[in-house]
Amino acid sequence: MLQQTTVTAVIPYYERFLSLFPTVRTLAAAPDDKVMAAWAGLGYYARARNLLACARRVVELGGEFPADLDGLRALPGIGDYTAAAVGAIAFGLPAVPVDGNVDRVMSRVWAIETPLPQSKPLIRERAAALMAQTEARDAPSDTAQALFDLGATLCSTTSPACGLCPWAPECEGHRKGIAASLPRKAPKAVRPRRHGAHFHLSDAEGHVLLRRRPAKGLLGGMAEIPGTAWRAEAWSRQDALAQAPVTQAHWVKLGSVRHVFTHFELLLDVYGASLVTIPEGAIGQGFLCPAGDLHAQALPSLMAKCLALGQKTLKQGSPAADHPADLLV
DNA sequence: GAGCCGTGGGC
DNA sequence: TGCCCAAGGCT
Repeated sequence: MLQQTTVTAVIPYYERFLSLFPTVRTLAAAPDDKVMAAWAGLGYYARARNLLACARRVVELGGEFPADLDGLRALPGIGDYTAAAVGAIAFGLPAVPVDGNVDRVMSRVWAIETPLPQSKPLIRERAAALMAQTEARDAPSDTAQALFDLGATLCSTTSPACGLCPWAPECEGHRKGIAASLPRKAPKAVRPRRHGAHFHLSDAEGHVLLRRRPAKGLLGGMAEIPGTAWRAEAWSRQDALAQAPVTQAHWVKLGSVRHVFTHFELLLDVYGASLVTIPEGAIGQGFLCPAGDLHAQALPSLMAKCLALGQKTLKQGSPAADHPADLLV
């Protein structure tokens, strides 16, 4: 969960996840849908698929995790970083998990001016040399944790507190007065914009038409309301409605949703319609979800925003909520 | 190596 | 508002 995600965002998911799946065996036995629903809103959904696959692999291996780096590294979703973190923290192996914190601390201590990710091999080398020192090697878990915490607090991204830092006397970045500007990073690519239209279709009993996205790729395995493709060109009302699940309905534009992914920005028009009964042909590969079950679906935040627009319209007169999740409870 | 893959918070 | 970033992995 902590891969590329902040501790504050993770904690409530972590606690709920462990209450649902307290052991590797209960997780391995859980249905995919339930696991994806428990992850919904946290992002990077391949992590959830990998974690589930990892749990099932561990159970196949007898229910015990490998206690060596190569064995850990071979599990789904576990790369160099996570293998080192589990190795050092769970098994006391002399490995350094090199994350963004360690990148920053090593770059500053050694005044590494080569931009990331070019500097990664040198950073790994410096971190390994640190762990090889006697006091570190005697306490790999504490060493890893100390590097995380130093990077997360004193050696922070924007304003390092060098005056409070125990390493300041030996820090080359501080001595040169360039600590705050490190690590340097290669420039980022521009973020393109895409457009789409999605359709909130409900019946007299409040069911909402949903469908499941393909298992892999963007938002893989998550639920959504039906919609058009996401393309560079905006969708006219006419072109969008031609792709609605039912064309013979009174579609009303409910609003727009803006969502920023890592590599593109998405602008969605959301249309709503309600029929007494939804014809079988409109359901297609999708399914009807009772309004009360929406919160149990694997809905990414983007779709929670779209659903909120439709649910708000259905509940005219009820007080408006100021957060999408409030409307889904 | 570089692109793909979410989301929310801080400044 | 817009950009940056966060205990990265997979293809």
